[in-house]
Amino acid sequence: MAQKDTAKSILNAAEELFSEKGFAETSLRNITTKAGVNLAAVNYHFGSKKELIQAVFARFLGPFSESLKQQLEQLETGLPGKVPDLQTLLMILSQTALLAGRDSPRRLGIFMRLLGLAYTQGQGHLRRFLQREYGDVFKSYMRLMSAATPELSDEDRFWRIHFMLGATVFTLSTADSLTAMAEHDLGKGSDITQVIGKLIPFLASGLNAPHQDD
Amino acid sequence: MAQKDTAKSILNAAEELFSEKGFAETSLRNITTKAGVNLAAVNYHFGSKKELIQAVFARFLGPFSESLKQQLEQLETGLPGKVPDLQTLLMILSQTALLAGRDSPRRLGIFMRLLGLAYTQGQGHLRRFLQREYGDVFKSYMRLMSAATPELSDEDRFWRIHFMLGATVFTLSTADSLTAMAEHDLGKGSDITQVIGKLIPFLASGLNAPHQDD
DNA sequence: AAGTGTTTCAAACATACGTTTAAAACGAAC
DNA sequence: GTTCGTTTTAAACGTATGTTTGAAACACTT
Repeated sequence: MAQKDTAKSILNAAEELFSEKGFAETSLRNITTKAGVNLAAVNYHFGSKKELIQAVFARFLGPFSESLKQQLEQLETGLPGKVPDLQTLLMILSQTALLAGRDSPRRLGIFMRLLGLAYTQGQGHLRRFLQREYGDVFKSYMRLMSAATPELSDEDRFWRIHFMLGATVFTLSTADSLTAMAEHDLGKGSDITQVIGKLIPFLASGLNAPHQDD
Repeated sequence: MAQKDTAKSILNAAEELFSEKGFAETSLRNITTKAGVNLAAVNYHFGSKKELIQAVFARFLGPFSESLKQQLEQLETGLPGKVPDLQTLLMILSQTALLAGRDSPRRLGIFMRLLGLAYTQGQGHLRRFLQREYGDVFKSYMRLMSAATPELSDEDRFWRIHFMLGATVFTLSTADSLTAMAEHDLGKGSDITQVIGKLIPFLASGLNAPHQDD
C-alpha cells in the first residue's frame, strides 16, 4: 500500500461501518482495524472523529453537488424562461445520485443510510456542516421544484416534498434489506436502479395528489 | 414521588432522551439525572440498558398493537367477506397511532423518531424484539392492505408500502423541526394531526399511481 | 414495635472510548 | 549518504460508560 492510501482506506472503512452501525456506535478502533492502519492515523489525517465524519460526507456530496449544479445550470440555459417538468427534475436528481455512487452498486444505499443517520442522529455539527457546504445547490433545486408544481399551495408543496424526501431516504437507505425481503417474499429481488424506477412514479403521483381539506 | 414512580420516570426520561440523541449517545447517567433517580435504578428495575430500550418500545407498542388488533377484528366481523377500503385502512392506522400517543401531542412524534432509529441504528436486539412481539398484528394489517389494493402486483405493492412507511416515519419523526420550518418559511405551523391529514392523500395517491415499466 | 422483603443510594468496578505523545520509519532532495 | 519534512507506530492519558456491590432507607405485615 502506498502512503496516500491511508486516508482513503480510513474513509472507505468509516463509510461502511458508519452506515452499518451509526456514528457513535462505531469506534475509531473499529475503523482503523478494518482499514488496516494505526489508531492514531485518524487523528493525524483528519484531526478528530467529527472531522472524519464530515470528510465521509464531503467525499460523496462534493462530486454530487457539483454535478447537480452543472445539470441545473444546463437545464436553465437550455430552456430559458421555460418551466421545468416535474418528472424531469426527479430524474435529474436520481441520475446524478446514481452517477455519484457508480463505483459500486451498494454505494448509493450506503450513502442514503448515512444521510438518514445525519437527520435522525444528534450530530449537530454535521447538520451545520451540510447546510454550510451544500445549502445553495439545495435551494436552487427547490426553486425549480416550486416552478414545476405551480398548482400546489406553498404549504402543500412544502409538506409533500418532505414526504418524498422521507420515502426516498428511508427506502434507499434500507434498500438491501428490503430487496432481500422482496427476494424472500416474492422471489423477485431488485437492484437500486430498479427501486428508483419504482419510486419515481410513486413520488410524482403523491406530489400531484388532489388537495384535501383538513 | 411515590415508590412505583421510579420506573415510570426512567421510562419518561429515556423515551425523550433516546428520541433526541439516539440510543448509544444517551447514557444511563443522562437518563437517571433527568429522571431524578439513582444511577443504579435502571439496572435494578430493567436489568440492563438493552432491556430499558425494549421497555420504552413496549410501553408504546403494547397498547397500540392491542388497540389495532381490536380495530382490525371489528372491521372484519363488521364487513364479513367485504374488501376493506384503502383510505379507511390508512385512517384506522393513523387514528390508532394518535390514540396511543394521546397523553401529549409530542408523544407520537417522539415515538416515530424512535421507530426510525430502530430501523437505521444497529440495535439488532431491538429488531428481533419488535418482530417477536408485534410481528403478528403487522402481518394481519398487511393482509388487509393487499385485499384493499387488488389491482397492484405483489411487487409494486411491496415497494409502495415501504415508500409509504418511509414517508410516514420520516416526516412524523421530524415533525417538530418541520413544523418550525413551515412556520418560519410560510408563516403557517401545523400540529401532528394536520400533518397526518396532509400525509394520507399523498400516500393514497402514491399507492394508486399508474404502473410504470422499468 | 419487630421483622421482612423491596427499593434506594453512594461508591467502586472494569472496560472502552477519543485523543495525545514521543520515538521510529520512511521518502525525497541535495 | 546525510538531512529534513512527512507519515506511521506503540504506548499511555484522561474521561466516560454500563454494571455491580453492600449498606442504608423504606413500606408492610404480623
